[in-house]
Parts: sequence; structure tokens; C-alpha cells
Amino acid sequence: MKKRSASADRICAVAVGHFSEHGYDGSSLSDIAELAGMRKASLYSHFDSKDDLFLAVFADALLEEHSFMQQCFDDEAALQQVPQQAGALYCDRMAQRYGQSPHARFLLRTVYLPPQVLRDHITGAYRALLDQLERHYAASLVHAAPWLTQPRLALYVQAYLGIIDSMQVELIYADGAALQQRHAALWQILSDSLATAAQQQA
Amino acid sequence: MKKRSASADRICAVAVGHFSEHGYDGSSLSDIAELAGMRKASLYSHFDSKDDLFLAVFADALLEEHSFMQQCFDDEAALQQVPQQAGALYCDRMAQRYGQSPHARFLLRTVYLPPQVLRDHITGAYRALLDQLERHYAASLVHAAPWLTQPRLALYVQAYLGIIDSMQVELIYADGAALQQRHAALWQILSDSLATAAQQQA
Amino acid sequence: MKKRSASADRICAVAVGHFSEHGYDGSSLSDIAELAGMRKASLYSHFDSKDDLFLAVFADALLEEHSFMQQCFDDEAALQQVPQQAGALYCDRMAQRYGQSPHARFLLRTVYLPPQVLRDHITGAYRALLDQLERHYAASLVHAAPWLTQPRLALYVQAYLGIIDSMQVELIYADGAALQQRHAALWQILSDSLATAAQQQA
Amino acid sequence: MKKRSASADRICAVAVGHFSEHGYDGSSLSDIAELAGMRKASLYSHFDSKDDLFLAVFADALLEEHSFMQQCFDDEAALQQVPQQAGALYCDRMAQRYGQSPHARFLLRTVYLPPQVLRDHITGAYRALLDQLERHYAASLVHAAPWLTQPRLALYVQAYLGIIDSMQVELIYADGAALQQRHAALWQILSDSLATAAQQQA
DNA sequence: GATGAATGAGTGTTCATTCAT
DNA sequence: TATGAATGAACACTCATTCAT
Repeated sequence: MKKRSASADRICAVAVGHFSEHGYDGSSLSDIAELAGMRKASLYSHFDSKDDLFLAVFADALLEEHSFMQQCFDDEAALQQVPQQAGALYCDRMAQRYGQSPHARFLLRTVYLPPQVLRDHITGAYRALLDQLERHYAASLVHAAPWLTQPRLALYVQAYLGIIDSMQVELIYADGAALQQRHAALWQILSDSLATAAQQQA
Repeated sequence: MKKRSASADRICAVAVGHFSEHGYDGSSLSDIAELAGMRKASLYSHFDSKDDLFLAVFADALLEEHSFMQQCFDDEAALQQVPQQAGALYCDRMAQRYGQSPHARFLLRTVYLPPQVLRDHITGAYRALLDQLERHYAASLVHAAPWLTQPRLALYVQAYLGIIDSMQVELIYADGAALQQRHAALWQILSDSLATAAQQQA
Repeated sequence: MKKRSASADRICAVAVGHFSEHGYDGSSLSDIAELAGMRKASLYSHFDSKDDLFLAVFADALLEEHSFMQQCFDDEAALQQVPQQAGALYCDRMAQRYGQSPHARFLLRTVYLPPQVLRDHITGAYRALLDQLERHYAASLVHAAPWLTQPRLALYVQAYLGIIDSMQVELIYADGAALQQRHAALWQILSDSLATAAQQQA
Repeated sequence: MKKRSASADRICAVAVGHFSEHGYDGSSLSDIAELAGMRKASLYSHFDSKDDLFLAVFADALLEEHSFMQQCFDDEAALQQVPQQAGALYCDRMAQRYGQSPHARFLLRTVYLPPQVLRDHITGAYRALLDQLERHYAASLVHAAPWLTQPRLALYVQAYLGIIDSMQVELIYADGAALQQRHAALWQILSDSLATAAQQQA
């Protein structure tokens, strides 16, 4: 992990916001430089190209998301007891975090409409993040509901990923306007289903 | 509703694909003109500006989506009997349609990352589409499960919208790779929840 | 042979002078555009890139040189009788032409220090021109001195090419300051040698 | 003559090659610095500007060429007896040297297409070198053929300079591909002419 | 002596747009 | 309706050069 210069950090800090608002194609290095308090040419003392800067920001965002996810499931492991609470911590915190974390905004927008030339790299890296989330939730749910059959477990994993997707969309699209209701509703039907499953098992 | 010339239609037809693949900022009128078999300057015989063309395509996409949605729920009204099938037709057909309808791809991508200058217009118009979907589903569900309490009805409406969101994300992000599983899982937990509700009511 | 627009011709006309004076790397499209009475961006209505323009100018220069050479040897064929006059017309006219033909200046300078990226194309095309000159002179000399042995013929061809080279250098380097003396001297020793050969044959 | 630092020497050593390959305008200080194993800014610890570096390299090249020329004619003075051998040593060695001496390549290329801003300085300095060559050859030929009339002497001097030019062109343009033949041919006709002159004198 | 950072000027190139034809 | 030509503005990027460290 290389140490980035203070200026490079400042550039990344403003770039993440600018990219997430305007997208890759809609962002200009002039604007980013100005936000960072320097001239356009100075950016090249820190990054080789626009792509290089974009990928640096993307790497930051990915790393932060990985850490955040890890933290959520670590914390949950110390608390959770019932199946309905598996994955709940990540789901809850994600919603709150989005408004505060430019990296999260950047990540979602980038993944949903990646710049053509970086598409493969971005898609691949994000796929790995989702796989990680899948493993986290599966572990958490298995721990809370060890009696779940394999097919049923797989079903809840998919449903959970779908719920996460749905909430992220709501965050991106409407800045979370209807988030609370959507969150509550989806979580409710998930809980209902888990309750049913628990009942049948008993 | 004005009649558009054949050339204008051809331009829109290629523009929708180009915009949905590259986004507003990443698309150039040169490329679109070339795809339409004409020169860049000729576009201005049909559209006043890039924005004008983009909004024309957007209007097409919105209209098509409105019609499609209407058709789905009309067809469903003639068939549906159980609550678990409310909204199912739209949900099913949407997945199949996406791969074939450039307008659907365009619509989703545009809505999630709209060009800065057209953001308000786009967001507002799409909001109306979602409201329409909400009404459609609510009516369908009420018809199939008239015994549902108001809060419970509202909950399922939100859950349904969330499921639609989730599937659309899957379509955009991964071209539907995991769509079937996600669809099945989310629909299953919705059905489970509805079954529980029905049981409690009985 | 495509017809070039009047503007494109004007651009080429000023570009040939600018390129020959500053070289490829030292020339800027801004300057060329200004000389042509238009803005930099307008150049791209006529040429795809700087390379494209440069190669167009190069093609013009090559073509003109081919024509000029052909004309010289055609004219000579109607006149020449003694071996010492073979190739003389081209040699004489070349010197006069250089000061007047920007294409000739451009060609020589470009060939001696071609832009790195176009080196192969330029070198190859010029090689063909030299081969043509070689054939012209050989034919002319053979006609005037059919009794020359093959090795001796080859020797004079090489000497002739060398003399041409030498005069071109003088033109490039010193704008022809010492051209007349150099020309006279080299032509004299060539003539002396041919006279010797003729004497031995007799 | 100041002593240059080791770093400055290394810079000059790589610059001469880079300049001769890309020309003045096509060379960047970044590239030269990298080849010299340092950063661009460090060049300014040794040279005031790009021009300063270029002129330093040019001075090196000139000096080397002067020395080389002097050495050739000194050596020749100890050996030569017949007029046909006057200037031959320099001519022969030049061809072999070019491929090995970056300074010689640099010198020729620079002289034929000098950077606009340094043109006068370069042209003047090279003119002095040619004058020196002229004196060397004249002295050598006079010594070997004291019976030559003044006009005839002047003629051979011009022819000799022309032959040198021609060979240098061949070296620059084609990296010496046809050099041997051209050299042999030109030298042959010079020798023939001198033989004729000697005969007439006798 | 060497360097990271910064910068004003300038590069070639693309853009959406206009206009006469 | 269609287009070739033109253009101002903007683009990503490179340049030689400066300066504090």
C-alpha cells in the first residue's frame, strides 16, 4: 500500500464527488483540478491520465466498501441470534452511510454505468465485492438458522442480494426518498418467509 | 402527437442504442449520424439540438414503457385470481423484454444516471411512471386480496416496487446473468409473506 | 485522383512551406491554419489528422517530382547525342527549380529527417523515386553510349546519383550558395571520365 | 574549456543520440532525462535550457569532427604520394565512422535541418568546418600534384567537397546502404579526371 | 546535485452548432 | 432534406521551466 501525497489525496477526494455526479465522460480534469485548488497540468504530477485517476478513485471506493462490509458482518457476528437479523446490520448502515460517503455514491453510479473503456475492469472488481457479500450473508444466516436446507439457504441469499440491490437503486435514483418504506417492506417479507420456514422446520 | 419523418425515426432508432450504451456525455452526434447513414449536420434538419434528440428518445422510451405496463396489467386483469400472481405478468415480461427492447435499456440507464442538465425533467417523468406502476399493482392486489388491511397493502406495494427495482438492476448491471434466481427468490419470499397474511386473515 | 476542395488546396499550399521550414515536429496546426486563413479546427474538415495532412503534402511533392523528372528525360530524349549530356537536363533544371518549388524543398528535407512515425512510408516512397531516376539515367546513357560495358555503365549510374545527391545537399544546406561551382566541378569530372572511356573504346 | 561533471557528460552522451534520431523539436527533455537516469528537473542543474544542452552537444560534435578531420589529413600527409589518394583517408574513414559515432550522425542531421532558432549559429559553425576541409584537401592535392593549374585545382576542390556531401547524404538517408558503390563510382570518376589532367600535363 | 510539485503555454483533436448552398 | 465547411469552446495531454526542499 503506497502512501499517496497530500495533493494526490485531495485530488481523489474531490474527484470522487465530481465523478459520481457527472460520470466519467461528463467530468473534466479542469474542473477537478480547480476543485483541488490547482491547475489542470498539475494533476499529471500525481496521476498518469484521466483513466489512472478514475481507477485510483475506484480502487479507493472498492476498498472502503470491502472494509465497511467486513466491519458490519464482524459486528453482527457478536450480536445476532435470530435468522431475521442476519445481514440486517449491513443493510441498515448502508442506507445511512450513502448520504455521507461519496465513495459509496461513486461506486454505485460507476458500476451501473461504467465508462466504456474501463467496463471490464470495473465489472470484474465489483463482481468480487458481490461475491464477498454473498459469502458474508450466507455465513451469517447459516449460523443463525443452521436447520435451513441448502436450497432454501440459496434462496434467501438471492433474496438478500436482491434487497440490497433494491435499496441501492433507491439511494441512487431518489437519494433515498422512499428508502425507509422500501427497506421496511422488503425486510418484512423476508422475515415473514423466514418465520414460515422456521415454523415448518419445528 | 406530431408525425415524425422517416429519417427522424431512423435517427431515434439508432440513437436509443447509442445513448444507452455510452450515456449522454459519452455519445457524439457524429457517431449517431453515421449509424443513421447521414452527416452530422443533417441531424439538425430533424432535431434542434443534442438535448432535443435525447429528450425525443426519452419520450419514446417512456411512452413505450407506459404502454407495455398498461398491456401487462390489462392482460393480467383477465386472468389473475390469487394474490401471489398480482403483478407477476409485468415482472415476468419485463425480464424477457429488456434484452430485446433498446428503449427499456435506455430508460433504465438514463434514469439512474441522467445528464446533469436534464436531470429534473427525467426524474419527474420517471416518477410518474413509477406512480402508475404503483397504482396498477395496488389495484391488482386489492382485487385479488380484498381482505388485506391498508397498512399491509401499502407494505406489499412497496415490496413489489422494490422487487421490480432489484430486477432492473440485475438487468442493467449484469445483463440478466443472475436474473432468474433473483426473480424466483424475491417472488418466493413475497409469496410466502402473502400466504402468511392470507392464513392469518382466514 | 480525387479532386481536393479549394480550401484543402490552400492548406496544402501553405503547409508545404511551413513543414519544409520547421519540420514535422516543429510545425503546429495552429500556424498552418492561420496561414491558410482559417481556424485550427477547420483543418479537420479537410484532413483527418496532422499525419494525414503531412502525407497529403508528401504525396503532392512526390508526384510533382516524378512528373518533373519524367519531363526532363522526355525532353532530353529529343535532343541528347553525346554521353556527357545524359542526365544533364534534369541536373540543370533541378537547381533552378529548387528555389521556386516549395515541394522540392519539402521533399528533400522530409526525406533526410522524416518524422519518426512516418519514416518507413516516406523512406519507401522516396526509394522508388530514386529507382526511377536510376532507370531514366541508365536509359539515357545507354542510348548515348551503347558501347559502354555493363560494369562501366553501372559505375556511371552510381556517380550520377551521387552528383544529384550532392547538389541537393548544397541546395538544402546553403540555399545553393556554392551550387554552380559544385555542379560544374562534378559534371566536369564525370565528363572527363566519360571521355576517357570513349577514347579507350575507340 | 571548462570541465563538465560526470552527470553532465552522461546527459550529453544520451542527448546526442536522442537529438540525432528525433531532431530538436521531436526530442523532449523528459525522455533525455530518463535515458540519463535522472528526472527532468535535474537537467537544469547542469544546463540552463534545452537550447543550452543542444548547443553543448553541437559543440562536442563539431570539436570531434574537427579533430577527426585533422587526424585524417595528418595521417595522410605521412603517406600519400599520388593525386588520386589526396583526401582519400578522410573519405574512407568517414564512412566507417558514421555508424559508430553518434556525434557524426547528430552533426549531419542538425546541419541539414537545424532548429529554426539556432539556425544561424549552426550554419555558421558548420561553414567553418567545411572551409577547414577545403583547406585540408587543397593542401593535400597541391602537395601531390603541384603541377595543377589554379583553375583546375579549384575544380577538384569543389568536386571533392561534392563527393563528401554525396557520401554524407547516403549515410544519413539510407544508413549507408549504397555507400560503397557510390563511393567507388565517384572516386573513380575523380581519379579518371585526375589521370587525364596528369596526362595532359606530361 | 537532485527531485517532487507546480504551472503557463501550447499540442493535436473532438464537440455541438451554424450557415450557405 | 441534406451537406460541406467553418468555428468557438472544450478536451486530455505534453512541454520547458521554476522553485522549495
